[in-house]
Amino acid sequence: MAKEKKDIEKEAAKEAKELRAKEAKAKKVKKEESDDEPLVKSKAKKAKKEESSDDDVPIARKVPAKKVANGKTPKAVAAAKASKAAKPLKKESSEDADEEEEEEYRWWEQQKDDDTIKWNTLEHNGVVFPPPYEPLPANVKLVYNGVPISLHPKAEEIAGFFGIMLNSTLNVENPVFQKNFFGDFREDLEETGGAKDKNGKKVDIKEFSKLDFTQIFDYYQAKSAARKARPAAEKKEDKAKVDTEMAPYQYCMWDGRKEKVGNFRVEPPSLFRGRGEHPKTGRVKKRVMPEQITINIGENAKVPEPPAGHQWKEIKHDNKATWLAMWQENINGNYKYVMLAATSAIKGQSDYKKFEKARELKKHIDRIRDDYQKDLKAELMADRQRATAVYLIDKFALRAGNEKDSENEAETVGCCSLKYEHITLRPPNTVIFDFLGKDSIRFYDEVTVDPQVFKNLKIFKKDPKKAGDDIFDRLNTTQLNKHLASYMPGLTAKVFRTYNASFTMSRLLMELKGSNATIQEKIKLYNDCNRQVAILCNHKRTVGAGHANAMEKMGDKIKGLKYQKWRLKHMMLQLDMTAKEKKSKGGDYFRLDEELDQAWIDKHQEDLVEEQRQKIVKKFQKDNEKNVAEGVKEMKQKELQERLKVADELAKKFRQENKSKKVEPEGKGITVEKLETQVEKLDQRIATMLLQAEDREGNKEVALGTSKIVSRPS
DNA sequence: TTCGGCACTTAGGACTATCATG
DNA sequence: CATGATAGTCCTAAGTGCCGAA
Repeated sequence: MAKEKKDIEKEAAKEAKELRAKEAKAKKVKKEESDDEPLVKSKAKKAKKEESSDDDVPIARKVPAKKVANGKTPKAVAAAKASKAAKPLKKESSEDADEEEEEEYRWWEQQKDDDTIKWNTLEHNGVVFPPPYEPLPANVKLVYNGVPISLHPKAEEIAGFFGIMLNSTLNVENPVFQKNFFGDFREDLEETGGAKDKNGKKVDIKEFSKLDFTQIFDYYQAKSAARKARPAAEKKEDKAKVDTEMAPYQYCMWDGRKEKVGNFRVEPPSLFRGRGEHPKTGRVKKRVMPEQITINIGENAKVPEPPAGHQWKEIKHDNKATWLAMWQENINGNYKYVMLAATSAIKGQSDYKKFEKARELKKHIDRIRDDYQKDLKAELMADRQRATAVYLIDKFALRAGNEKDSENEAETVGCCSLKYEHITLRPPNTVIFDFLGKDSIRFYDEVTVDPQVFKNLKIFKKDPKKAGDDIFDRLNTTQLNKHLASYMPGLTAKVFRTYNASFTMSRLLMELKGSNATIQEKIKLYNDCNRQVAILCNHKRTVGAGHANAMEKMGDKIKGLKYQKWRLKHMMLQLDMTAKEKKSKGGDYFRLDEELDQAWIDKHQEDLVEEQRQKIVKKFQKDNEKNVAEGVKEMKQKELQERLKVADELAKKFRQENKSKKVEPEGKGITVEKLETQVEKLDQRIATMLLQAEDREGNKEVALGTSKIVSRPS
């Protein structure tokens, strides 16, 4: 992995270099993007990107740029629609009626002269609260020091939060998470009368490590399994019911248009899953009451009813805001908003604006780059730091780096908040970044920089400075953005990320060839571009514990196929094969792959036998269930034993093979030719699996997910 | 100039539906 | 036809950046 990563980094660096060279004029933006907005957002976006590149070419023609953009965009949207339509043909007609009006609103063509007013009328039905807590059945208990205990439902609910996530080892095994959880749990225990054993005797819960949540975990697991196992018809029915119940909340009326609402559900109580070394991770996130929720709605609209016996905190009619409801969460005091979905006009417009801004940057980027190049030598330390920071943001797609409250948040940084220890200087001009960025994702990169930048960083790290000190001690994001805004209204640090990502995506797409590729291949190519941008933007995911496991499993599968291949070949030997034929295959043909040794084979054979056994048992149970359902008599255990003999046979066969080193041909009418075909098929499967394994390994730490918001409601 | 309040975007991971395939 | 892999959705944490008051 480390290696993998380096490769990625190298590639990114290389990419950057190429870019630089290519675009002499636009000097470089490079990286980033991906994240930002992601790639995702869609085809419309993609199209936009392409566009921007076209009109990039004639940078000069700025005057009509706006028009062009507006003219093109709808095209892009139409294209997106068309491509969508291509797949799910069926729906189209039925949906149309419904969608027509929405389609009619061409938000991308609406230029608002005053975009501080977000709406004139707004109607909606408020939020959906999570269901109340359902106490555990009497036989499911939290166990303390071996003793099953009873809790007040309130405390039990909290225990349940922990129990239900027992398989999330990342959290559950984190000592801070445990400590925070335990602290809150104990507090609640105290308030609710503590824990009692089955005789009603009080049990003092003193040590986290003595708590055993497995009963709770198993209970919830079983519950979810049962849910999953519902018959298809029932599932469908349940879904229809939920859909009907949710329907009123799904949409709102925004200036008289029907618009989709995003997160209309109030966040349920749970344990706070702060990322990285968040000091508060594991604390109890409390149930949100109506009394905490502010509703924002049109003055003349009907205010949604709060749940019986409750009140809203406040009703607002703020048409300068886009949110429909809002509350503050109890752990960090963060604001939570209910807003429209990404497919809504308001979000689309703002997205559009963002990309327009990035396109606008193109017109100024040369001047900005010239300036910071000069300012790298500025007399004034503040100016020099600022120029250096802009350089880093531009070249390496760093985020702005606002200040954080180190007491209450994970310690992560961006450009302006880089600390002494996050940068290592290696003469003559290599800089090694190593820090945790947003979401505590590690940013590691070794890059070569402009000699003056190297010099500057050295100065910024000079003497009295030590680990823990800011590199840019004369700079913060506000100053930086103020400076950037002097080039172009609205220009801020984050625009560079959008710009670089879009620029890169656009270039990669233009470089694609393969007009004769199949749709699938095209998708793959598109995804490849997407991935490159993600890499550039340091869009990573943490390699899950499951990964190594999955890889091993794949490896095992491949070995299994190889073993089967070997068996097939040896079956040939048992058939009539002329000496000549044998010889023409060569001795190697029949040799066992060196990855397979006897120990592995023994184990593998055992696994195969066991697998078969399981299958038989399962089938037996299923058949019996069916019998019961149909009122037929159940089969006896004896029948099962009978059926299991097949597995015993297999084991026996393997034993014999091991001893005699010969493999009896399987299947009637088997011939050498048929075996050869089978071998070929296996070879193919092995090849695809190897490819898949490679792909998986290569992708393990690249996050592509952010990318696909589809551009249309359904 | 700093600080907290606020609104909005960006992002990874859990969860679910769908697809491939053996 | 089940089963596991993959794609897509949901959820919500963690950023950015603006504003006004102290």
